[in-house]
Amino acid sequence: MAKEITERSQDYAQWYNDLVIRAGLADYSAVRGCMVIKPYGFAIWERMRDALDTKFKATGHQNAYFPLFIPKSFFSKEAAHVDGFAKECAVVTHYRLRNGADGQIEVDPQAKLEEELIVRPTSETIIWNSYRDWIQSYRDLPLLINQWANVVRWEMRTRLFLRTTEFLWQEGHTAHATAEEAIHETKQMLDVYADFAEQWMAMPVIKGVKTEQERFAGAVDTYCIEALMQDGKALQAGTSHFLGQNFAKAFDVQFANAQGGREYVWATSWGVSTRLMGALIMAHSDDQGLVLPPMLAPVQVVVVPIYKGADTISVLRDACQKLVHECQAVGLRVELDAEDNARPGWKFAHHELRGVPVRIAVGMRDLENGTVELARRDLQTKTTVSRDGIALVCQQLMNEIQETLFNKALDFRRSMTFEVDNWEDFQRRIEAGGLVAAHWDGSGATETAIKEATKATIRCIPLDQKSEAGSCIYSGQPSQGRVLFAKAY
RNA sequence: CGGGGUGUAGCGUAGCCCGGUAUCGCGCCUGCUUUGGGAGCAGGAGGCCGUCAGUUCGAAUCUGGCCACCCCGACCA
Repeated sequence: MAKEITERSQDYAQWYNDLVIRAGLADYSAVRGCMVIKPYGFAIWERMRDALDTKFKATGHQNAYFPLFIPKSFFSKEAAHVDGFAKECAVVTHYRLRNGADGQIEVDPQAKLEEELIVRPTSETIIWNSYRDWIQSYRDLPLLINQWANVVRWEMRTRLFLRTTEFLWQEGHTAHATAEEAIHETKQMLDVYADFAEQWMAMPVIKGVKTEQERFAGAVDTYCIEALMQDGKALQAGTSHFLGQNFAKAFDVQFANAQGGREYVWATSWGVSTRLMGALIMAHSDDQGLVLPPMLAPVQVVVVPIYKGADTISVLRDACQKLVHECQAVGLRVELDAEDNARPGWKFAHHELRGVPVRIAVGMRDLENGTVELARRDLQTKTTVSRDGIALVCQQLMNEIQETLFNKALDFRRSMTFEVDNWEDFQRRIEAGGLVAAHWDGSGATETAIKEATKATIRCIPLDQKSEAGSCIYSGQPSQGRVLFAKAY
């Protein structure tokens, strides 16, 4: 057992916290609800960011940057939007400090802002205020912008990566001439997220639409990708919104169409955040520590020499260094851990904790036999293999591990997804965890009643929902298809 | 914002009931021996015991206030 990490079976929440801290992903900070993302954690985030950014560019988007501060008056222009976010906004009211009478620094009451500034919880309003000036004609459309930024939502209760007061994310904001085109964009970006989650994070997701209650404040439709965590709770990993003309109308963004008429533009917004880090951690990791998919692992292969007496050190280091170069030559991210201040066993445990997918150990015995010891983090297996061609073997192994992780997560999700047709089974299943596919009558009142009774929410109406006549699990009213219920993060 | 915890060295802790400036382990530094699953020995450094006040000759310990963080819940991504 890994030292310092609570076992999942004992306390899942504590396991998660221990992992984040001990694997060096993040620290608690001096500010409540805010975290410090440490270099190793940030390296993973950077890889996510770069992969997503490439996908955004490939679908025609450009990056830009809008202000952190939003004038309070902007916020109130879209009624649903302000309702959704008002309760969790940080507000800047002053712009200067001064020395107080007791020698303490205090806010200078003279320096009160004429109009308070909201620290952005999301940027629709400040961005659409600019879009009004940017968009005149249908020739300016579509406008496809993304920004990488930090946002602040004053949450009551926070958890490292999963819900922090300040978090990093990207938010795409696009403007289109027609509703069809905007809807297409919304779905396209949902696909981008789903592909990223499955191909890069090795995390299977379900694409779906949110119910009215779960919808983004100000959206016409909210699409989402939902993932199932190891404890049986669902996690919303990304959202893509069709905003209709809500923000265009609120900010008076019109364009001249080809016929010379004036129309409001159609909008989308979409985002994923550092919450994905939490999803990644909970999707694959075990009681030994982090398990990272090779495509996102900052270090894919770690090489550990096994010294035997001082005279072997330089020989082994040279041999390992050569191995490292070979791995680098085929594009692997490889690290040599040749420090003499930790023994092999400690290093093994350490790199397992950090989730490095593959470990190569090389001792004198291997040098004599022309072999190395290869260990897989995901299966916790180790084998002695020929040293020749090891770089290509590792390269191939990366694909295998990536696939194994995805399949394992998919198998898990399948084993935790249940079709349920009566209320008693429903309650039992929800209590036990997992995704429950059940009929729902489509009413918000029923949704609320189910939530109050079981704490389960409708995660989404799956896009691939089968048309199937049934009756609502709760009310018995007719239903045309199953929706997914789960307790969620 | 309610309920429950916790605050003593970088980390984990003992001491607190029954006041006398602090225990042990890990880690760190030096040296030697080691190195195929979290090394051994020897020596060493590191603390305003969360904070403020009170009681006392004397407070980690007793009393009161405050603060911070974590967990569970309501709210949310």
